[in-house]
Amino acid sequence: MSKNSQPKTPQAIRGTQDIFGPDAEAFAFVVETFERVRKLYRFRRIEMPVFEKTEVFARSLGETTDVVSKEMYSFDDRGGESLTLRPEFTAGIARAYLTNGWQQHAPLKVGTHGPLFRYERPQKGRYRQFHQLDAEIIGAAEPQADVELLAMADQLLKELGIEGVTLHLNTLGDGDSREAWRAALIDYFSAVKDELSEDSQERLEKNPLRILDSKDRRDQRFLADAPKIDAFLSDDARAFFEAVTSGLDAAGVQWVRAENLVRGLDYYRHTAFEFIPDQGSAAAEALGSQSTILGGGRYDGLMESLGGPATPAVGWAAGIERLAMLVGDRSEPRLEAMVLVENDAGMSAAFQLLAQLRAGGIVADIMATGSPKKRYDKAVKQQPQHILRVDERGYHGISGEGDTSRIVKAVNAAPTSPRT
RNA sequence: GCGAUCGUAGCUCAGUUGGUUAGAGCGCCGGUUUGUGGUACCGGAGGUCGCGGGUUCAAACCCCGUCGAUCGCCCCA
Repeated sequence: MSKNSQPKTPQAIRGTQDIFGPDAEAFAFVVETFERVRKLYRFRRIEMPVFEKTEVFARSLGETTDVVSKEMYSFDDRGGESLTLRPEFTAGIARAYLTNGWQQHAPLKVGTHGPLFRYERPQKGRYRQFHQLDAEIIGAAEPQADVELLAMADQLLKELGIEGVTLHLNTLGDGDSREAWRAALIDYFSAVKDELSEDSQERLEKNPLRILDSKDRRDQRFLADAPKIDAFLSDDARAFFEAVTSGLDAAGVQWVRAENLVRGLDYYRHTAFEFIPDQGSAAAEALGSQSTILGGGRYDGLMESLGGPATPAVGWAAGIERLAMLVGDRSEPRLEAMVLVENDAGMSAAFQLLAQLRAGGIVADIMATGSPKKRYDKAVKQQPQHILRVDERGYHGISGEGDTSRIVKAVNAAPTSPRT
């Protein structure tokens, strides 16, 4: 077949990743560490659908949020129903909690991880198919739940070896506190509307809280004097936040108050938090402008937006890609034994030897391609700890440095033991 | 959705004011040498210069479009 009659190779979808090698090892390390820590805190594993009815996200996240209004992968299925690839975990978990009657398990601690989808401009640490870890405590109104959830996040980051990252903590108050604060912010910023950035003039209509974390200098000079949530907190909301902070102190979780930290999605109440790299840290350098590696908060209003009973809950999500960028190089498992087949007549002996090694828990591979004279060089390039030579006479020797006892033990279990 | 930079071999990259048959290193395949923990040398395969159009006697190079990547804005984890 001539070359130009071959079909063109399709390209990968924009914003998707084919992860391989050290990057894939780092990704796996993040997930494995999360799974280990999850069990320490007795969060139960759940597996969730990758798609839901569109309304699950539209109703819970808020119709006007960017995620819903322009970032969702939505489509009609063959039955004409509008479905959406999940842009986040929380809404789907809330739906599952309601439709499966998981109230019987409340308070329910769950964790999961997997791919999410948002139609965004790809950038460092931001993809259209991305992956998150997720942890939620549903049906727990007490501030202890917030503390436990944050302690888990803090331990996770420590066990990943990530340093130079600090918990930024805020409260949005209860529903009434939040609304009063929001109204005060609108008043305050409306008075200087013409001096705000174009983006913030738009935020004033759609999401005034977001003006508080604007990076634009034109906005920032108004932030110091902007109304603070503390002035609008009810006594209960203030007591709740104090219980969270004192609990964190007792648990040894470092945190800083971030009065301007808000959440983008409508369903958040009370506790809001993000783990953010410290200014000038290696972590901040590695992440570029996508700086939040783990974020979340309390979402006491979410269940009602899905037609369920009022159900308090708190949760967080963390970007696996962003965490993987911070955990450093993760090498693939060390090759302990390379079986060098010196000529093709030794192939059967090689397979037998390999089977014995692997059954004995030895990381082993085979080198049997290319000219016999080059095989040794190619084997060496794989940097095995030991090279086991095989030819038509069978296994006949091992070379390499360090302890060979495990390998010898595995080999001696073979029907044909080495001559030496 | 907006802006900037960039697309040359499997990888990392050269390629002069536009000028013969587009190069190097690494990797891959083979040979010679070496002869058992990363030898040296020789040779080979591999590119419609992202894709499409335009300017020109002549385009990897200039212009337009498009797709993609990267980095910001926005959004968010």
